[in-house]
Amino acid sequence: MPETRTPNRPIYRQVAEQIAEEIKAGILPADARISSERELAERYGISRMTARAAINILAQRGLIVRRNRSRAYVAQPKFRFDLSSPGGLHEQLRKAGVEPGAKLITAEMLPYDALSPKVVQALVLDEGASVYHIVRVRTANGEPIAVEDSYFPAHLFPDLLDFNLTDSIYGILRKYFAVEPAGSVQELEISLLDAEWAEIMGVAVDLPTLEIWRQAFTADNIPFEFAHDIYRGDRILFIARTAGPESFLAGSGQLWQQALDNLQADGA
Amino acid sequence: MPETRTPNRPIYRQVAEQIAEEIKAGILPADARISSERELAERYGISRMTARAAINILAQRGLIVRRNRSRAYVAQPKFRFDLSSPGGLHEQLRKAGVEPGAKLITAEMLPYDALSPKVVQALVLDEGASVYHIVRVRTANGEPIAVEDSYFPAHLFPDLLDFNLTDSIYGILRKYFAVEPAGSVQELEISLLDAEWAEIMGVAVDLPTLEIWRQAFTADNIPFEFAHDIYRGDRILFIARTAGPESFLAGSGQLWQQALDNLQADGA
DNA sequence: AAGTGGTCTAGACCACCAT
DNA sequence: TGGTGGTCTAGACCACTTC
Repeated sequence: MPETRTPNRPIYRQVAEQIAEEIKAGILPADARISSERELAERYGISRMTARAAINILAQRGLIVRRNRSRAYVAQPKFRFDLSSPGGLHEQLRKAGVEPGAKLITAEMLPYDALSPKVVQALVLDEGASVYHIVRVRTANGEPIAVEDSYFPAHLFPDLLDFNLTDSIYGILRKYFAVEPAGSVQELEISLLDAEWAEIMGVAVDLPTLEIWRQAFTADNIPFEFAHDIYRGDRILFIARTAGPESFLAGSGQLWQQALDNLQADGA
Repeated sequence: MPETRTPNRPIYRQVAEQIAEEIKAGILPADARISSERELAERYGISRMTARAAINILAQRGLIVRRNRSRAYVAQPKFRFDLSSPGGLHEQLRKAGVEPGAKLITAEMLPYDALSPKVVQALVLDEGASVYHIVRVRTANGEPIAVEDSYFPAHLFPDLLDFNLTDSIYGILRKYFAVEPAGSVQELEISLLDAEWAEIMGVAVDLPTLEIWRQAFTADNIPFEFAHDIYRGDRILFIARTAGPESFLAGSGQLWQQALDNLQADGA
């Protein structure tokens, strides 16, 4: 019976904190394999269920990543995604030196009759108008980080499905349809990844996520996209800017970045 | 041994789904008390640990709320908060017919030497400048929904601490200091509520949250606030707008709202 | 005083994965 | 084939809430 670290705090939380400290201190570097639940149980003299509870906390907090039903590994730093940037996820990842990817799950044209009212309303569709429905799993350096469930008015983007839909869709819209995303209204919700999406993404169920419903507009205020995105909260850090001249914000961004780096260094 | 509902899906998840359906169907209305873990265990012929796992899922998903160490109750609908609106949380809640409140945790003046580099950088402080440090728990209809940990340059807001800091701080800045929030840069992170903040807020640990680091600017691009906010993800729905003329967005907002109501009705 | 949630144990079986 | 995570059990003790 090894003595427990601090009193009055549950054991599973103490164990989680200890592992978290080892990760922050670099003793367990990124991609290092975490001890198995049974090993942890023996090492700390606790039951496996208690060790498992500790691991669960770390996984939900994004400090470790479970791959399939296999062991857990120390997570790489989170990816950054600017919600208010006109550039899509694909372009932002590439600029950051990350290899973006997409796995096409669904690509279909839906006739007007098959559309739910929310799509019709969000895209302000005329009677009879059909839409393209595209579902993709987005990856960063091969790791699944999001799913996008998007709808585009077919009359705006003829033959959209013939393009390579694993590329940046916003890039396609720009290059071939001269559509420039100019604004959006988004609704954000913190949620847990449900079993169906978890399976599609190939990641663990119940991961905390940022769920976004987005209506995107052209400069002429034509809604050209309605999307339902789910981003892994354990793997992504989000940026958002409101108002303010872009030039200034670009400058302050660096300062901001510095400040946050210091935050990290403090070890919050 | 009562037969299990559907095959191949863990029991605790089936029980959670069943309770979730009862909530969505209105059989369990808002504020209704959920059966105790032992009652559920007996009713479904499962162990208490399994029943507890089901309850945990519902709590993290925001369908039920635990009060202290007491029983769980069906949650009220989530509050809405527009991240890109210049109006603060206080004003937005009031407009929505919700009673906003704040509990002052800390109100102090910090000398320059006591400041962390991140505060100095974010507020672009001159050597020797001091700041006001204010920590508040924000409530909606008496329910704790967020904590705000904010820093204001003292030279911009002399005697700020003498005001009633349970009112809207942005309101105070407007009325008495003629400072109009004009823009912000925010960094958002999905996280789980840690034990310290959970205790300060008086809610359960490990609730999914939206954590925000914010640098707010005046129309003259003077950073007047640096804040670290933590919002309960299980109780708040967030809105964000990027670009686009306000008039148009105001109009489309209603359409958007309708679309989301339909989404809810679909029972996602 | 009784009931409740929070924690913890020492087992168990299974499906899946790597070897 | 052996180890692993995922699930589940039938208990237990404690602190706290509720009555």
